[in-house]
Amino acid sequence: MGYSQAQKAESRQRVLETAARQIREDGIEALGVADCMRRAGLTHGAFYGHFESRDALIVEALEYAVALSEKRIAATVSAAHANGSAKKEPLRVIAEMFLSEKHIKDPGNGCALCSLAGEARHAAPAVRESLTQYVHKLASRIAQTLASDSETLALGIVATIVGAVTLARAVDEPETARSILAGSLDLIVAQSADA
Amino acid sequence: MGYSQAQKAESRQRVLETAARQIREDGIEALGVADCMRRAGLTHGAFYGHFESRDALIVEALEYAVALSEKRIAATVSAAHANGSAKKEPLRVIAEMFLSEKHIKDPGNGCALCSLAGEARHAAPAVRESLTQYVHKLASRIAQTLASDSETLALGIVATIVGAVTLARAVDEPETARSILAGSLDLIVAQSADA
DNA sequence: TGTACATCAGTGAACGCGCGTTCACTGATGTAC
DNA sequence: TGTACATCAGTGAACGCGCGTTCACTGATGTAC
Repeated sequence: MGYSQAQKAESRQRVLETAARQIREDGIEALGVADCMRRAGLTHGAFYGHFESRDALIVEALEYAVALSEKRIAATVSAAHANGSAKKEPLRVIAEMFLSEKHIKDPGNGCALCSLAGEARHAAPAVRESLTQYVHKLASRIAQTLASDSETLALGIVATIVGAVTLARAVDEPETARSILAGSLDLIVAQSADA
Repeated sequence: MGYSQAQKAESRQRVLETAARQIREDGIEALGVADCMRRAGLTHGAFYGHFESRDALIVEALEYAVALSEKRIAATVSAAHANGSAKKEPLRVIAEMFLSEKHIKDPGNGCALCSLAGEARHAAPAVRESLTQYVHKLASRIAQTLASDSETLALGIVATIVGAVTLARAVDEPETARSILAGSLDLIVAQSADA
């Protein structure tokens, strides 16, 4: 075969992106080395040329997924700033981004925290740490949209978002999923006014 | 050895209770037949005398755990009715039951939905179905405490509860976990007043 | 410019372990006589 | 009441499969001359 150094870096990146998608789509435990490599267009034997172990891949893939999520929030918030629409209700802009049907249907391309919060309790310390830091960053962004600037209340809103996405994906009735999202959004935006 | 029929029924019940605790404590995927049987005081070979398969045990254990959760909510609500305290804020009584540190620290003895919501998406249809029905029952109880009697808003509150418990257990900072619970409780009880 | 060779990303077979499942066997229970 | 035997819950070894990991090998790349 034969590959250049640049190609190796590309392969590694491809494996990382594949894994970042897979853990959000199917969960951390479900990620298999052979399967992930196959999806990245390689055979499983090549894996250990790129990563020290499955656990190491998972930690790195999660950090990558978390970084993606942060970028997307930042992009959405600043796009909303550019438009006039969001100046009225920046909290609604953030909430609707998470509580959309598109986000519910495509976990592999969505928020890492929403996909993995339930599994975090059983995961490696590095996984919990990454997600905890992400919780703080998300809460901080949300707190900025609140009149009270309360981190505690912002954490409550993060909990509502994560719970709504998790539950909407968990139930086997699409109509119930929609109601969960709608009720959660109502509950969140009520905070813009009085808090 | 030699056992009577009554003893067999007791054994089966013991396995079921052990499994119901284990899936809430460590997750559905983590439940191993041999481990579960050992904890129930038996060897793994005896398992198939009681259950058809690991999957069958999991479905039955989940249903058992869900039934336990329902009983506990009913008991708490009616105990609160007996006291005068809860007549003022029945929603707070329910919310505090879920958002307590005791509940966070002992998932194996707690609400099945709060433990397994994140895993439900990847679980067998029967698991999702049980949890979906439980979501409706919980929402219905909560709706009764709201002035609006809105199922949609109640589902938002259920999402907040599930998200708060999941996140509080996920983060690796106890102080953050407490803030998540406090902020979520504030967000929920604000609904008693204005909704 | 052309040829020989070292490098190394990737291949695919194999290993070891854990786990769900099966099964021949054990021995106390409780019925039959 | 006492003895022989059928039943069957439970035991523990073994099987098969999947999966993480290892390793000898392949062959294109790119350097040395």
